[in-house]
Amino acid sequence: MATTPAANRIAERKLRDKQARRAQIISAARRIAELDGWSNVTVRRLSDEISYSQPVLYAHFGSREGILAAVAIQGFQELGLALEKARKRVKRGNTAESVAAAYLEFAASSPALYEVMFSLSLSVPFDDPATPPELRFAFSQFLELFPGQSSKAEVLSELFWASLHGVAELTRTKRFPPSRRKERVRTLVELFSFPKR
Amino acid sequence: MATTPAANRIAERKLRDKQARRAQIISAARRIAELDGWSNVTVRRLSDEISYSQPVLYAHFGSREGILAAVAIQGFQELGLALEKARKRVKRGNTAESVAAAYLEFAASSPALYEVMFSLSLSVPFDDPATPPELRFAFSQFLELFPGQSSKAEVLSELFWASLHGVAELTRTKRFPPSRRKERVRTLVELFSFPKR
DNA sequence: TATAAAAACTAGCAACGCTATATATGATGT
DNA sequence: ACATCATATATAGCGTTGCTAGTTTTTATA
Repeated sequence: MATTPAANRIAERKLRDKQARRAQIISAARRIAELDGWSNVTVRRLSDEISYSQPVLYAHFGSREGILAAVAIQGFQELGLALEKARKRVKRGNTAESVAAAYLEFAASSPALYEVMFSLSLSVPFDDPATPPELRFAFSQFLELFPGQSSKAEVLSELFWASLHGVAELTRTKRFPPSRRKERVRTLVELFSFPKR
Repeated sequence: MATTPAANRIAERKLRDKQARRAQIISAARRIAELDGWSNVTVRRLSDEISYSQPVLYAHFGSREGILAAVAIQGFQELGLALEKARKRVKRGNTAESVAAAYLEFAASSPALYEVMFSLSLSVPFDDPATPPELRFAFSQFLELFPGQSSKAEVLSELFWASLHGVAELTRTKRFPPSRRKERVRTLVELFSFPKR
């Protein structure tokens, strides 16, 4: 029995509904996390927010961690886009500085989002066949900063990322005073600009 | 009524017992965390391990988070000592390289300990009157690497710490392939050695 | 309109952090 | 040596969590 046109339209509508609800859940999780922290992102509270019962969430994501992983991947996508934008329309001549500023701005403006992106190593792997493309894309923005595909370039990309991640994380967890923020970024970029000269 | 000698000895013994149990709890928490992860460090399991009921743990630490904070502070103490040792007896001439290697070795050999040290920003503050001395001591080891008390030195210390933290964290969460480990450290140290020349 | 399938809900389990209350232990004064 | 009182420890239970088995409702199809 061939699928009728009507059946197709119905299936499409169901898919749309499903994706819309999925987006709703992710959005609610992000909102609650930024407002009250990830410990308050409970399955019950999410099911309240979207006005569905708990099992619906499990049908979508399998587990609470699955929801966090989806948020994390969305975060990597947005980070990648922000970095690409910063790299392409460069202000003040220095590409690395523009990217660095964009990275730290992203981490500072969505601390809970940034937090979850780096606290789920198991369900969001890297350097692995199962690495989501969003993560590859984000990291590729760092690779673009260091021309040439030598292993030196890869190492520099990794170190630049690591430095920014360290600054972001130590700032988020209140280990760094906000006062020296600008000088920190400037000095960091200087350090990494040296080998290119 | 003056405290008798006997009463003193008794009080001392009680204090010793209390501290011993405190150490037992911390030790058990570390062991379970490294073995099965922090989510398996439950108050019930800890109370089983030390053969006391749950309320005893609350008498010591107030909350589960209090236990984690105690472990974190112990971790900072050990990290500080390891860095000091690496700085004082320098191998192969480069102090920064020795300290960097020691830092990453610490993070790699006790991943759960390292994890908890940086996941409790609220209960273990920094840059604050209530900052535990263990944290100040650990960070002071980085300050020693960059002579002079200019703000430039402070910024370089912060950045060196941040870079190492980033590398440690991205390695721990499987974001960096272990293959380029040595080259990563060497390049990082080179970057930070430049301004001193 | 009857039937099958898909979707959603109700209700409950085990485990968690934490605490009010009760019991046992041990030091003190006569 | 014994009664007293404080301290230390245990029992039992509350509210909440992630998750799921079983049931009911809704929706599409014949």
